[in-house]
Amino acid sequence: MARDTRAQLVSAAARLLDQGGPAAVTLREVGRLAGVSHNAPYKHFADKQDLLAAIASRELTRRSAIMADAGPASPVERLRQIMRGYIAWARAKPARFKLTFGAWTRGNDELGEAAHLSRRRLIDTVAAAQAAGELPAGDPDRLAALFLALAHGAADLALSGHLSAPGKGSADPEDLLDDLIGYLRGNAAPRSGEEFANPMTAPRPA
Amino acid sequence: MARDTRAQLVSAAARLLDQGGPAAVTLREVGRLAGVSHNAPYKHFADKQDLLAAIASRELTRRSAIMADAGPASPVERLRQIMRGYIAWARAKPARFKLTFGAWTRGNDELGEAAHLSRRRLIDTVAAAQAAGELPAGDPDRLAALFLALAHGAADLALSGHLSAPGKGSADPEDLLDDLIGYLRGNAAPRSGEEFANPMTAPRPA
DNA sequence: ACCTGAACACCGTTCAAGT
DNA sequence: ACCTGAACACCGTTCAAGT
Repeated sequence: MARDTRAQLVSAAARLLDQGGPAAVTLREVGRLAGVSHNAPYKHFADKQDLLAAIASRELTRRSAIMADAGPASPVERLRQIMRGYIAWARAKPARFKLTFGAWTRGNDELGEAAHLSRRRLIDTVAAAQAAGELPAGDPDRLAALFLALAHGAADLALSGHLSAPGKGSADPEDLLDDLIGYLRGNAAPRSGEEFANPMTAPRPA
Repeated sequence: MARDTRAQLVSAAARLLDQGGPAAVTLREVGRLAGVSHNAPYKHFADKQDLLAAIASRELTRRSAIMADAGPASPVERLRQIMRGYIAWARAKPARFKLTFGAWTRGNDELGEAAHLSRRRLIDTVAAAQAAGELPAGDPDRLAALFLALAHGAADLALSGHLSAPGKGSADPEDLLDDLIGYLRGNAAPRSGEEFANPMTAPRPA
């Protein structure tokens, strides 16, 4: 019962967040949607910040689960897929995206755990691509951070309309991701027999 | 007198923003700091959103002015300098940085103008680096967007603590910027006599 | 043209009770 | 252990006046 109320509160808050941003997440409306009084949330969360943090935590947990669903493609294509998913998420749920990467004054262990799991998945995929000779060698943490920073920045700038000039619509986040992968492939030491032509038709390890 | 009041209101609002984020920018406190009543701002701005937009606009205008001060370094080093300045700005004034790239429902021509000028400066520098053979050829708008997205994403993730794992502090935004430039240099078609060794000692066009 | 003071509706948070 | 209703302080915004 209690756990159910808590989950319903988070769900209601996320819905309000999607509709009108953090300002639309009023504890009164959250309570109403969840069928409780306007200050019942205080029995489950310290304050409004804590409720918002719970949304971010749930979001990160869900995303790390989605990242596990990468298909049987080559490592670098799995990486492209993960990053495209990240960008698509930002476009579909901009308010959740912004919230998740807002500054968290409070520590919130749950949120830190979820973030760590997501990062781990990403780094592993990058390392696999390096091992396959699809990406240049080097610290996989560092290269993963490069990918994440590019995808995050492209998505965030696209949301605020600052990525490309109003007239030209040529620079989509996905395009920039493809560009980066292309440049990095040019720097990778190809393993014997690999050509790096079209990424979609490139040979893949079994 | 009127223009002076307006400027003072923006200045006071920016100060409050730095101290405690958008929530700390209350019209009552803004008025108090500017020496006017708590609703005098409504004679200069349509509402609170409009006042915040004025801060963002002022910020973009200032930044495009700073970008003009690039020294006599080679194009690619000027580009590195511009991007480092961008990252340093985000770190020094995180609230202004976040606000400037928040979603602007209203059009706000002044803000669009300032953004366009900044982008123009960046694209020109990228094009110059391409012409000097320091960066790979291609649409300079697209390559400029790649740099901007990386710097923006790295800075934003660093602010929220999501760039690198809590333990390792090795992935600074500046490091990722240097990494990207390094990878791109590897793909540039060097002009005769240029070696691309240490960027700081690389030959520069007169 | 610019500013003030009072007023309204709304929100986060607290508190004393209730089961 | 979880929830409710009343209450408080605060904020954005509006309005009727003032110069």
